[in-house]
Amino acid sequence: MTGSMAAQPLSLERLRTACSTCGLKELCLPVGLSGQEMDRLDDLIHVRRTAKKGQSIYRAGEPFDALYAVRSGFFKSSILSEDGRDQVTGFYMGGELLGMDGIGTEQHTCDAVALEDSEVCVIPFGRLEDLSRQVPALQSHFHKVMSREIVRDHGVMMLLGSMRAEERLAAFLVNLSQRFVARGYSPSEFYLRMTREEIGSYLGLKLETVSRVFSKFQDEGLISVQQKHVRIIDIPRLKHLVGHRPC
Amino acid sequence: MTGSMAAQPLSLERLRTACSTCGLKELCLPVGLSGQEMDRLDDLIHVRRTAKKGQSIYRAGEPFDALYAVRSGFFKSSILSEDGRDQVTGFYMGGELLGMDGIGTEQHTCDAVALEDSEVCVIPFGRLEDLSRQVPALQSHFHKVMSREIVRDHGVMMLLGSMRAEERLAAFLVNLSQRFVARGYSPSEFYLRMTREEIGSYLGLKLETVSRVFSKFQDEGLISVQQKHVRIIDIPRLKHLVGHRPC
DNA sequence: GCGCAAACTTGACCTGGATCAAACGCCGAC
DNA sequence: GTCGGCGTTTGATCCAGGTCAAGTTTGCGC
Repeated sequence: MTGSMAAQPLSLERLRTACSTCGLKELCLPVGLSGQEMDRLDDLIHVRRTAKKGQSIYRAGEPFDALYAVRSGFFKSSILSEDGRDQVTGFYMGGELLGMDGIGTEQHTCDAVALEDSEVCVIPFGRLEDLSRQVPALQSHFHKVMSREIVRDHGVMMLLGSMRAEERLAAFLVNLSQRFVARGYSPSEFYLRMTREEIGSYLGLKLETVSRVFSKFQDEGLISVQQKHVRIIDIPRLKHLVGHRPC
Repeated sequence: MTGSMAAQPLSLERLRTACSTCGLKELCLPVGLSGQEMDRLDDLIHVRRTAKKGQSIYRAGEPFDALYAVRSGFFKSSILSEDGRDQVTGFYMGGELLGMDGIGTEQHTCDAVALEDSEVCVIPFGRLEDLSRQVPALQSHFHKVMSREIVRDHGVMMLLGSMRAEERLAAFLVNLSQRFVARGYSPSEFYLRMTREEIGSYLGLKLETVSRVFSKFQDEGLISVQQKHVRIIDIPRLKHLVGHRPC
């Protein structure tokens, strides 16, 4: 039992970080948990961290001890090769989990950088493993989240390995659109949080090519772009571009 | 207690599939388990399956209910896009785990095809989850294996996204070499189980390019290739090629 | 052991995207 | 408001790797 002096600030903090009151609980770790199980998950997620635009949550080489759920904002993860090239390996938005790359070696293997002012929930990994031994629904869901990360990466490999520039960008836009919808935003109108260079790095293209393809899509009436503001005009046609080489 | 009639064949089968007597236990799921814990893992791995060259262990779309540990042989995993292109997403050898892509959706998302006559241990996933709730060392190791699969995929993304053809093939050979060493084979001399086309698909290159780069490496005295037989002559120089653009 | 198909090598040519270069527009600092 | 710098767009040129085409080697089925 905590003393009365501690009780007040603690409960406020708890309410502020509680999964049970979080708008993203349908997308995040608590998926499929009962109210009581969610309370137990709340017990380990006390801490939130904020990162201003450009700051990182963790960097490659740092010891791993927690996963991070994006509460608000937008992140990229990237690896820096020894000769200075860096490769963006993913973009992360609300409800998505960062840091699973660090479990295997107990060291983070990439950087997680905020692309706008952001907030994450800190999930101590040892305690998550403890709890998931006691709560099968949590264990099962956590395994699914990891597995989906693998499948997502396979999708990127397919994109990088066998698609042309236009297909890559179309696939990227369709993917973003779907993730925005799942979060209650417009599927057809959004702001890109990343630069052309970051998109290019993720898609294996140079920034000039990204820019050119954006312009081409605009000329063809598929989308309208103005800097970071994108409106998708013809989603079906954009989807059709993915996985269909031009004849 | 099992009757005496059943005891004999059962124990033979058990011995045949037992993790505790498997030469790959240092590389596979049992890593870090005590003898007693390994026995419990043995309890769930009764079944082995064989696949002749060209046959698959599972295919995309099939329901997922088990992971497969490669006992002997060699596999590729690949996804087929709707327009018929297929992308090799990985190669798997002894002690490596196949099928983690299926956990997230409870359906396999790629094909696992044997590249030579092979044998796998079938690990029923539900029972693995049950046991890993009881055996923290198993839980922890399984999480690490999944995490490493993610890190491996990030490596491939880096390769596909920002390396030139020569770097890609060098990285591929170095990686194979390291995995062969870990299994007690020669680091410098091995048979490729996959075709030039499969290597190309994995590396985002056409088979002609793979062939040309092999020839170039040979001309430069880095390796000697004759069809599927590869001997690496200068590992340090090959390693140096990876992550260093030509000046 | 023969024949055939699949896998591989090599050459000639072509092209998508990279590279280099220049100008433009947006946004934050003062 | 305006100045400066970063991010972006657009054009001109180049080249790594793709494409197409032949020829060669290998290994498997009969």
